[in-house]
Amino acid sequence: MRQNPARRAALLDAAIEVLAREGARGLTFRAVDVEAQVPNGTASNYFDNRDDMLTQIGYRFYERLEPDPGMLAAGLEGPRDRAKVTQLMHDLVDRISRFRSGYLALLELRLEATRRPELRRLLTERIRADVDANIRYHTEAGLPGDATTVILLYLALNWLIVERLTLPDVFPEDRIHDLVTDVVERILPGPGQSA
Amino acid sequence: MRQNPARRAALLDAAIEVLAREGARGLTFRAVDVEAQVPNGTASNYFDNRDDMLTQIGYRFYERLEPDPGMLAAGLEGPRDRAKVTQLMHDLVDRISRFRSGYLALLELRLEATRRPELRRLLTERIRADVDANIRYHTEAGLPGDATTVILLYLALNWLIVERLTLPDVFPEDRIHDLVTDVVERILPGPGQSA
DNA sequence: TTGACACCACTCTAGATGTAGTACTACGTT
DNA sequence: AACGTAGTACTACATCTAGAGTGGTGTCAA
Repeated sequence: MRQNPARRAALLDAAIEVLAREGARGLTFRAVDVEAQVPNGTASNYFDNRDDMLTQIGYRFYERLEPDPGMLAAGLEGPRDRAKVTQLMHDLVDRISRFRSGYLALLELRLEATRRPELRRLLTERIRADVDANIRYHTEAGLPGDATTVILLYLALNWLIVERLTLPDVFPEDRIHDLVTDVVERILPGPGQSA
Repeated sequence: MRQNPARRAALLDAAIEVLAREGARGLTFRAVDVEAQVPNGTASNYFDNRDDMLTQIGYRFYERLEPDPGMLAAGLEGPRDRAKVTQLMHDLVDRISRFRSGYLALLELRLEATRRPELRRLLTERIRADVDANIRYHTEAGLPGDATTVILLYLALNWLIVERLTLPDVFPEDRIHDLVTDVVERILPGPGQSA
């Protein structure tokens, strides 16, 4: 078990790419070595086994997902109405969709979590924290809607992203934008005044 | 390539179980043979290769998912109000959740579809048909809400099921029921009269 | 000089694939 | 009733692949 944290991070990022591109089946130490352009055996030196690697991928993913402070601040500017939420949700969907490999890797991790208790614990904790943070942010910013609103947005947008990333022709790309708008308009109460 | 359709179906059902339980990595001809309790080499005789098998699993899944005629009829009884939709959605979520292995296998297939054009085509077609059928059923039954409503229900409930099946502790089991209710109440317009 | 790491090479192992060969069953033919 | 044929089931095998893990050597920095 090597210590070099930069190298470990590089390996994990490579692992995320492999996981997204080749699937759980293609995720091997070797493949990670190749993707990270390091000599064979390196990944093997950094991770005890596949289990260990998968868990560390989970950590790494959330490390990379730390929300952009600039973005958070942007959410606090201007009026707190429904249009604002719509814009925030568009930004959110775009940001996640742009990290395609990360999101696909996370889906793979979810499925793996089905069989790996430690991974399951990790993901459960992170996602709960994520949902809670969204709720807190939303309500503290005085945006319209309550905790349930935020959860519903979370549910609908997540699947919308799944659909977009895995079967892009079910909802054609040019309808995605409208769908995000629809989601917000239908889920948020009232015609746009704050709370 | 053998013809016996009963045996082929049994193999595919076994494959669904393996896919859900062991993941894409564990899905091998051998594993399917074992699961189906047939001699080694049988799956190899029935499928050209893994690709072929995965595609056939996709077909088989939708074969098994044919909606229950009794259930469809039940949706047409009684008043067409919001309570009715809530009940239908509860039934839907329960029905899918009960076929846990099938749904998990389908998620695996979605991820595989990322790399397999034929599988992607198949799933796209089936899911589109499924969504369209839901919309048609919903509107023709005179249930409250329009096409967008149905799509939003589809989005939110799908992710709710993902959450339930992969990370059951994010939303504890006893809150799922309330969440389904919330989803319907927030997404459906008005206080419950028909359309 | 020591320790941590990068790099390289090698072996071991496991597991999967696909096929060749045999046996069985059912059906049709004469 | 005997025979032949086709389609399967079953078994065993030969092959192949690739990945895991480790030991050894070189390198750099404290």
